[in-house]
Amino acid sequence: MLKITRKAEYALIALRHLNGLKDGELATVKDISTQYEIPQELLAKALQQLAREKVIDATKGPSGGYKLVRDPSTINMTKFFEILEGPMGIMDCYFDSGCNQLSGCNIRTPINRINDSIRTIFDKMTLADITY
Amino acid sequence: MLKITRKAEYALIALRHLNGLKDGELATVKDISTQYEIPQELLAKALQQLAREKVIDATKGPSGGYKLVRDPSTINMTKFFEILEGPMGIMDCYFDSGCNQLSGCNIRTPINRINDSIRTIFDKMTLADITY
DNA sequence: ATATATACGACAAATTTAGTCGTAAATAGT
DNA sequence: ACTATTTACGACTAAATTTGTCGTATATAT
Repeated sequence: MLKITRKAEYALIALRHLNGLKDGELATVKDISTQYEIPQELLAKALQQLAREKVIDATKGPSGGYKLVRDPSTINMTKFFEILEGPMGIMDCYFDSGCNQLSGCNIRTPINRINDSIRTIFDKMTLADITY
Repeated sequence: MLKITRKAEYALIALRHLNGLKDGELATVKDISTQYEIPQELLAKALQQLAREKVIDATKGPSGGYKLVRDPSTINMTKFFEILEGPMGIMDCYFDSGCNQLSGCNIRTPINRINDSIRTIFDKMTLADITY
């Protein structure tokens, strides 16, 4: 339970890799996917999502690739996971208020407390923490 | 992301319901599933799992049903979720050491730190906290 | 031009979760 | 003893999600 997706896992590996690059150096999807034995297309999608949200920077064409532009300590893990997996919450009712299903739901309040606790962990955690 | 299953959600609702019963009172699966509009068979399975692990107590036959036997503050949420959903960890490598996949995995250590943080939340939380 | 790289949507396969069904076993009430 | 009720449990199907692939477009360095 409480697992993250492989896409997020792959992205995390890639981010950490990008973080280790020398100044001005780029890494291509191919580089990363072969080095860590990750399916190339899936990783590509993850990095595209991160690039769209300006978490990383993409350069097209030969000698192109990805690099980090922001300070790792400003890359928040809640944001990171939400870019790749959507809203973070152990139950949908945390963000989706619809929930017709359980008319007399008796656990919404405690569930929200749990959610807040988990969010807090990821809020306080940045890529810098993932890098050691 | 980080969602719990519906089975666990249903079980949590049921536990909280059982916790609200008067002394000596029992609740049947049918009671609970109709009151909260939960699929009966799925809830039944969840409660059977919890009964097997002595988290709740089952009585068969007419006028049978389930009740809590243990003090809610002794019913740990990590245990609860692991009974219903198996080992708790955001990545499999936390408990399954096999992981041939990522030979040069660069994120195992930070991932384990995240896992530990999440576990700590659930370790410290009991059914008593879910009940307010 | 060409080769390389990202961008991205559509699709297919695999896995997981959710929900159903049938049957057995225990037991209270008659 | 019979019946209705309730838990126990495995097998199965359906739905949803995740994982992975493919085709095509776009940018760009050489």
